[in-house]
Amino acid sequence: MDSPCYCDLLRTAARKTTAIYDRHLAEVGLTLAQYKLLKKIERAGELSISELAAACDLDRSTIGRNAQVLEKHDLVAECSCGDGRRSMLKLTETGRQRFAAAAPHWRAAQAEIEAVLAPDQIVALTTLSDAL
Amino acid sequence: MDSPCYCDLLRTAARKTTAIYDRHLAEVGLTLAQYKLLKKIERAGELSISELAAACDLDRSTIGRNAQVLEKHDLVAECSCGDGRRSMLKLTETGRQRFAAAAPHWRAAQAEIEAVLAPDQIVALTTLSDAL
DNA sequence: CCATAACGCGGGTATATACCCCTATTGAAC
DNA sequence: GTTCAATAGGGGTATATACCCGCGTTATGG
Repeated sequence: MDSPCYCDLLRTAARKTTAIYDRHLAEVGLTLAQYKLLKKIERAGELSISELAAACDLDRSTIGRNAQVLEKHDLVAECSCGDGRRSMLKLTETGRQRFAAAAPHWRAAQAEIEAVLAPDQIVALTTLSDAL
Repeated sequence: MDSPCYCDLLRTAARKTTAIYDRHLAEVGLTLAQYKLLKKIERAGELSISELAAACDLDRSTIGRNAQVLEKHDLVAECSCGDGRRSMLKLTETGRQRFAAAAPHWRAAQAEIEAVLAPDQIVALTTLSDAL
């Protein structure tokens, strides 16, 4: 009757995992969430807040505030496009360098997870997001 | 070469799942995180901040602040024990009622997850926390 | 007993996240 | 063309989370 709270399991797993990635990425002064944003922007070249929010499946206001942190750290800059409502985000030179420097640390974190989880758990992880 | 970021998968899954539970629990004015704290306190009767933090595998300061929210909502009260350093947390009468009222909503959320995930994914979830 | 170590917790700071409402801008319909 | 709807974003508020530091309290050693 006491089935474990699935949400709690996921949240705990996410926190633990985030801590691992954050610990690796801290060596270049990034968090996993920041690394993810940089990756999305790097891939796209330029993205508006709303586009980035859609790409990350996060709330617009969340992205807006997270982007402010990246701007504060001089990793991302805003540039205007024709539309007066939107402002496009792109990496600064510092941002590009930081992102490049972060990549090996991210891969190390990935490897650490792969070392700990069984292959079928990895697969389950991948299919999990799709199901939700 | 582009293996998906396991951390991102987990974080996204956790966010989505939390939203589902929060939506159910919002009917009684609780979040999943708050429900979890109430459950732990209810099970134990009385718990100190540090004990609750250990039970939830969360930082002490996190629990301290989350407990303040619960106290603000009059769901939890502090009572002193012999030790002048510690103050024990226990449910108020309101807290007990709220927790009882929340239970069916939590179960509905659990059922919603079970309806969406395959049984082997449920199992994978359960073993995931242990592995991390 | 007293000095010191260990413990418990609050507060400061930072980040991540979401909801709401408001404003400005743009596009669309007539 | 002017009105009106849709879009983009900012700001307010709330919560969740973690790290560090300092202060008070208790326990421990001598």
